[in-house]
Amino acid sequence: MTAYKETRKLDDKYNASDIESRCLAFWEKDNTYRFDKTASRENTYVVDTPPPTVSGSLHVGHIMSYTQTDVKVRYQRMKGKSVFYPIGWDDNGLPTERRVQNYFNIACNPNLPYDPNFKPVHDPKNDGKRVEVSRKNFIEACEILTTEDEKAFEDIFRQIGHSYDWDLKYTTISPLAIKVSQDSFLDLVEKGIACSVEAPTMWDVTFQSAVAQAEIEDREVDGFFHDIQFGVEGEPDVHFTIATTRPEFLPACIAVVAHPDDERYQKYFGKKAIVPLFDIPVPIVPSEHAEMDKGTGIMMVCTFGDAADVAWWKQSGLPIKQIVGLDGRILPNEYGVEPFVSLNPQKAAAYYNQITGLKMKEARAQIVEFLRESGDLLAEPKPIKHPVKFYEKGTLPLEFVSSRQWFIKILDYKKELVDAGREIKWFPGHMQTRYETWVDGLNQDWCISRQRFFGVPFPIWYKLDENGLINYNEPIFATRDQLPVDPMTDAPAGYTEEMRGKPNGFVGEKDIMDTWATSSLTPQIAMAFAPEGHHLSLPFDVRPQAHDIIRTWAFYTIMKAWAHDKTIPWKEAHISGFVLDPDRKKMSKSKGNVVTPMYLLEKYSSDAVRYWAARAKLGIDIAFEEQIMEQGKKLTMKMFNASKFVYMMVQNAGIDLNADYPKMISNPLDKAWISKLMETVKASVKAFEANDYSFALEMTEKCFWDFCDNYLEIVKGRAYSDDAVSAVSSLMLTIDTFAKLFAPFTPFMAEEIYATRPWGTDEKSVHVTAFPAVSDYETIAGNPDLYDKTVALVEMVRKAKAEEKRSLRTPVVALTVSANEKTIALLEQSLSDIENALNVKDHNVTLEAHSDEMAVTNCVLGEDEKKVKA
RNA sequence: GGGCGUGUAGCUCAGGUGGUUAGAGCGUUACGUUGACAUCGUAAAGGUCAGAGGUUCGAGUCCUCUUACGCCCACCA
Repeated sequence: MTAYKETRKLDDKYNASDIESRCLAFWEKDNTYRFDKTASRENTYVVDTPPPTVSGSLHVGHIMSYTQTDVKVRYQRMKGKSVFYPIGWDDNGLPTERRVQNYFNIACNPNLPYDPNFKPVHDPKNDGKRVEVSRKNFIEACEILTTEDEKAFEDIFRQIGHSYDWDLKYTTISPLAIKVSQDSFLDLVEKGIACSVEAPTMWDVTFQSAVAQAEIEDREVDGFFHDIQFGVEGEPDVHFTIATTRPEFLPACIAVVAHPDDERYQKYFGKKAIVPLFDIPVPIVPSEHAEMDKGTGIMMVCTFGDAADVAWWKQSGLPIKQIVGLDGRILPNEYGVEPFVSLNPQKAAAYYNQITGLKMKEARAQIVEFLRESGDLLAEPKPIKHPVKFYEKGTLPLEFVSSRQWFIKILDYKKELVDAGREIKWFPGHMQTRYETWVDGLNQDWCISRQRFFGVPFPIWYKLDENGLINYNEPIFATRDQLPVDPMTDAPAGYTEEMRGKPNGFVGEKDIMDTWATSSLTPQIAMAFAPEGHHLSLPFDVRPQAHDIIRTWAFYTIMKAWAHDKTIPWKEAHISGFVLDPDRKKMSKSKGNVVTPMYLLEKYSSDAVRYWAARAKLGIDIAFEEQIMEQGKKLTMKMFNASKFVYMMVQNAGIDLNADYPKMISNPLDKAWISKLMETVKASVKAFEANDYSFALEMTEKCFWDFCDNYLEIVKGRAYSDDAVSAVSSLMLTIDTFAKLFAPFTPFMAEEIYATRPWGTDEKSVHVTAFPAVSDYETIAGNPDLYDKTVALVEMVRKAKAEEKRSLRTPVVALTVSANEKTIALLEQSLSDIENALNVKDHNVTLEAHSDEMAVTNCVLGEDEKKVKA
């Protein structure tokens, strides 16, 4: 007896929660989902599971997409594959930092010393007056909270029956993951793909960190066009009108450009324009960058108002005038703009000093005021709505700030990365287009350094010269055997900790890596966490993920696999859709329309929620609808009751429970039913092989309701008779089959049914049995037409009874059916079952071979038996 | 501006090699309680398959155009 059977009472009423705890205990004890490391790579199904970001609570969207993956994985397992199905938590990075700040009401100040006595406590008031703590204390707080959050995530994933091997659990901030990530970085440095550059970078002034192209988004914001008058050096009567949305950048203007073909400005090329207020002479340069028909056709280039300015500056060879600080405020002029190359330095400095220290928006208002006073503002600013780049998590527009950052050169390899994407099979196929669009549109290398705290550190130190100044040009890289390292606490080879920060000593790199620099290595990390002696290798079989992170997770993972090993990370990418709220709007915390999953699992059962998830097709956004879960609940309950009914009939029939029951199916109607079942097996296998799990579910469910409503109703009379063997054997095979067909979708109920069968000697979980194959049924299957015609006739008489508003048990005194000879011949084979199902008295059925179309030509209903008794 | 996707019953969605009368669940209505199942069953009503043209013996399905919505990318003086 299995552990499962010992704990079950056969006459139990359906109780989802009992079944779930029985199954979870059984699977755990049985090691049902353990990865078999001895299996060959060809015989292993390898999944690159998304490690969810641990920052708060799971979303129903997670439940949907992760369950869809679990369904496919369970099918592969039943096909006999060893399954490598790890789970990880993505716990490094900004989302975690933000949650920790709010939860404990603390902020990281890297200049503070470590306080070993500091214990973070949850502070719900979150008044914004945060306690400042050291970097190490902050990281400890992150670890405390992520551990708590990860527990909550694990509880939900276990409860919903995802078949991960929990022994393979990893976290992206763990030492082993850090090692993999640092190793990847060093490899890319060696290959010349990663390098550090002092360059203008997109900068979020709130988080005070560089960000990458993948993390930015455009937002439509209110702004103003300002028509500003520029002069021309040596030509006091000539003025240009330049329109700009960012007049605060006037002191950072480095040139004025017009299109080379623009006749209005051709004669001024080579001359200098005079920036108003600051009287800075800047070259007037021809450039394709300017469009003749846009505005006045002439524009100013500043360092840096936008990405176009950066691009233009790069090829211009002109020096930067940096006026924006890392905090998003105007720098004092000794930084970027001093000395003013002004025709009137005192006047320029006077204006500039009045905007120093202001936020960009304040500086803009101030400059507009000055322009208005000086008469250089030619018209009142015109309000416009225009798209502005923001960090996706930020609240203020991005600035372009020059700083030293580590980059991964992706622009050089766009073609290779598009080609790599083409080697991967995308489901649905159009998601590949989305990938290619993203790669084609890349215009910046991947900036991987972040000026944050909780993340993977760079394995780098810098030498200090005799004056204690940092030499960035010759970083000291960690050696591979040193990894993982934290350069802020570990010393490089050949140095001692005492030399940190001292002249001729060293300093550690303070920055950490972009969280995607690590997340893009989930296949490599998962392999690092796999038991020794495994036969795993790239490419994995599948990457399941949502479409919003094609530009990040999918792209970066493909990039890393290509850069490291010139391979693709996975053979297939399965892209799931989103769960939208019932009004088809995206769910988000700020809208308060997020549905939390635990409540649903309790209300509808894990199987029911899984049913809802599996109903949604890959890549299709669905509206959240609890009624589907209700439907799933009804389905599983029906499975429970139908199987219980069959078990009762099996026990009542008193047949040999160890017999080879499929061979005992001999009745033509039973064989006909098995052929219907076989059709469903065929459709289901075909659908699964095409990753179309939802179609497999649909076909299985349809067949199951047909079974309950028709076959079971029609044969139950015979199953209770002396002639029960064929019918009961057929019911046993049917229950076995449904348990397996439903197993990927409703694993709890499937296990319940399979484990508690009164027959069979299999003590294994249903989840490691073989998925039904057509060949299992071929020798048993009969003529499906017999089943279809029988059901059709039964339905006709049921309908006749319903139209008379009579009970379905109402006896039929006489029945005449007209059909063609072939149909008559079929119906004769199932006639006694039909009579039984319809409660026909005295075998009074006449089959007439008259018409081609089957029809009931006479149906005489008797008195309701109950009424007669009364 | 370029691209991708979607438009089928009141609602949420299937429709799988173009083939009888277009399906399911929910909702509505009527009836029934049948050897497991009231967290049930049987049935009815409800559709110019977004619109127009085309290919075909035959189109919800293939092609073209139009239209509405959603998303992605780009532009951003």
